[in-house]
Amino acid sequence: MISNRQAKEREVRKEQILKGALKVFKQQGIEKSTMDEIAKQSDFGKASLYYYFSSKEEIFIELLDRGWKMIWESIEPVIHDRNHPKDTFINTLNIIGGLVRNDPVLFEFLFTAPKALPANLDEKNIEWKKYQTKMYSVLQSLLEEGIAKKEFPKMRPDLLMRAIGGLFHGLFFLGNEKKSMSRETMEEFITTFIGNYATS
Amino acid sequence: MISNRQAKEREVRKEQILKGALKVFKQQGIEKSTMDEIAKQSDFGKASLYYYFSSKEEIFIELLDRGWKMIWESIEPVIHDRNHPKDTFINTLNIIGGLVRNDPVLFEFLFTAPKALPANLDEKNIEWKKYQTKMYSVLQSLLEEGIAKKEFPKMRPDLLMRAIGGLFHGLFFLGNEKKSMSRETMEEFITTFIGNYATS
DNA sequence: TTAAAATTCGACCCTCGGTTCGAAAACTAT
DNA sequence: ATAGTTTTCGAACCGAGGGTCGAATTTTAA
Repeated sequence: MISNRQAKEREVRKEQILKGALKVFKQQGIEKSTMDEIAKQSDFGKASLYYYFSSKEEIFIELLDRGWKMIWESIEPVIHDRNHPKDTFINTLNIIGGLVRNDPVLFEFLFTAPKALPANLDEKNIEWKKYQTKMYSVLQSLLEEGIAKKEFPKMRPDLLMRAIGGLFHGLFFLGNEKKSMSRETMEEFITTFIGNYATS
Repeated sequence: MISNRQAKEREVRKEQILKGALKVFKQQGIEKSTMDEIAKQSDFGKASLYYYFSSKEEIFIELLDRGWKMIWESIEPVIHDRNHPKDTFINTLNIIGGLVRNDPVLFEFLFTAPKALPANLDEKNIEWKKYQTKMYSVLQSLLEEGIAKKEFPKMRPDLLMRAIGGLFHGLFFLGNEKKSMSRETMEEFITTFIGNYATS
């Protein structure tokens, strides 16, 4: 029998472990994230981790699940305005940018881990991927519509997407400057780069 | 006493091993590239690998060294024309593109491995990094000059670099199409994306 | 032909890191 | 108090993979 409070405490401890895992990821990179280290960082014995998670992989998958779900739920409300693809596109990026600013390490992980993790397409490994896929399709279709309306340069959307991805990543993870990037600044960058095509 | 021909055969065998390592990298990714597997792919016993290389790391470092050196020597001749930054820039990218086309797996490795490898800043790990650094500085300074001459959009060069990096990567490693990308096509992409700013 | 040098590799060693075991401690409910 | 139930973790297990050893085989040079 598990009381309500018990369940809540249990959840808190899971979060403590996840936070520890992220701390290790930040310091050591994903490859050197060992269970020993995670245990140390989250103040548990190594064996205790297995009371909350069935494997090391599950820890990281759970991070991905929670993270991508959060992203999706944050952008979901704004993506339905299809009248102004470019605006919608920028709004979406802005929201994500806000999230990133809030917890850069988490997002570094969310954007990095998928490539680095063993490409298990297991049953479990699917949850977060669903959200990721949805997000990418939304962005890509916005690009397509934007291209059609000449708000973006005429170019294969997947490539444009790539480039913007590179730009976005640079914007948030490269700036040696820790000062949070304002909506205006970001909008200016994006617009400078991909905007102004309708008017040229 | 090592005869000339002997040295040459030795070199051939080293290349055989390096090729094997690359084959494994292609199939398994860098993480799962084990010595056993490399041995199998290059038709040697595992122990023999250590007759030619002192460690697993050295194998990959040697791949990086040779690769980046080749890149540098290929672009070195054209980078000195500073009168037309944009043209020089595109020429440079084109040369690299040609190399990539020739051996995509090698270049996937050259562009991927640095991030994935243990960040040993040992004495040895420096050789290839020198070339990589030189290349990036050249490209970046070309961007700076291009921005000054309004051949590129006004933007922080490091970010522009990032975006172009993303685009470039997409251009060569994402296209589901195996057909080699012609100079013209590539030039068109780049120009569409970052050009035409002087005239607008 | 033959001694030295170069090459090959099977078998072994050893560490690292994920995972499991089992027993103790802490907590809950009656 | 006491019998569960939940939580904790030290210690041990174990497989994977990098690296070593020494003896056998091949090649070279005189």
